[in-house]
Amino acid sequence: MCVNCDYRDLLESAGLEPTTNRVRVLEIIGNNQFPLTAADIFTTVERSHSINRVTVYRILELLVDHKLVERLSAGGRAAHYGLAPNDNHAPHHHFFCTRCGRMDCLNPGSLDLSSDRLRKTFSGEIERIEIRVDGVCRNCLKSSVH
Amino acid sequence: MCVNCDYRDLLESAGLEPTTNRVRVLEIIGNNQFPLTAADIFTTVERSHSINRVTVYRILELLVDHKLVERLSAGGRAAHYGLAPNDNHAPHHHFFCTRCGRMDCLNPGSLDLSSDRLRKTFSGEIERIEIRVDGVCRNCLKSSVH
DNA sequence: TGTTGTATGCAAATTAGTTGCATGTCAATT
DNA sequence: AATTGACATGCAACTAATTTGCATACAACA
Repeated sequence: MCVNCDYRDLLESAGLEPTTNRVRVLEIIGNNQFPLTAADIFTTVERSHSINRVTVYRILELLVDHKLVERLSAGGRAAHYGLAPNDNHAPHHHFFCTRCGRMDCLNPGSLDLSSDRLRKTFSGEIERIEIRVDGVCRNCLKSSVH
Repeated sequence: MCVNCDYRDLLESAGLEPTTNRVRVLEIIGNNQFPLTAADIFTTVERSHSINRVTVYRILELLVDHKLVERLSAGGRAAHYGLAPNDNHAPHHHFFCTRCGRMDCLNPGSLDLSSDRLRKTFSGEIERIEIRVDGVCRNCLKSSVH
């Protein structure tokens, strides 16, 4: 949840028209405390304003391409989308609960990756490193005890 | 590629019947130097023996559940399957080329992750940590220069 | 011999995402 | 004002990856 982000601004400073659909999609992603699937985002927008599924996918692709949003792969099939690191959002990694299928953000700094050795020796070009912790979330652990 | 693994043995010591289909699937995964998709595995088996697509999926699920094989997520596309760490296979992470869609294994130890801080503070249960490096592989870099 | 469990096959369904093409909208150009 | 072009969106159909339901086959067991 981000009180500091002006999503219209974010779009404009990325060189994108801040259309109502784009602002809505970006707001939903930004105001949520954990990453959402395209389907989640679609139904959330739909609750208040009509929008097409395809439009959501296209907006998500645009936002990812312009690095406003990060596409995260979950253990399952659907990609999840979260706000990309920016002035108000420190980079962080994610947790995926294999029981309930929900993703969560880990505290920035709770994982420490050093990729120096790889960067020195790797012959390709590195664009991004994604770390996903899989397991069972607190809620699911609780509800399995009875 | 593993000369040291007896796949029939691996299956049996996991408590699984070493059926010909299972041995074939596991062999293909184990003999390949990079992780493969279900479709790759299916076509490879098919080249010499008839098998059903669904059987491949079911065997893969079984092998993953019994921790003989690891399911790796590749940026939203098809899952890739590689041999799980065992006596002959040090744990390692993977590279995904966003250009050609191929996965590759990174040298064990080329990435160093310390998860102590997370493990101390995280309230859920951690089962697995997957790290994927995305970028452009050497081959694709080469072929884009002309 | 009958029954039960496990492995596989086949067809159809489902899920997640993509493509092609039509329409609307707005701004710049004639 | 009419014309053009660039986007943004919508709709229908499509594809890819996987899953489900149900049938069969075979082996072990009662």
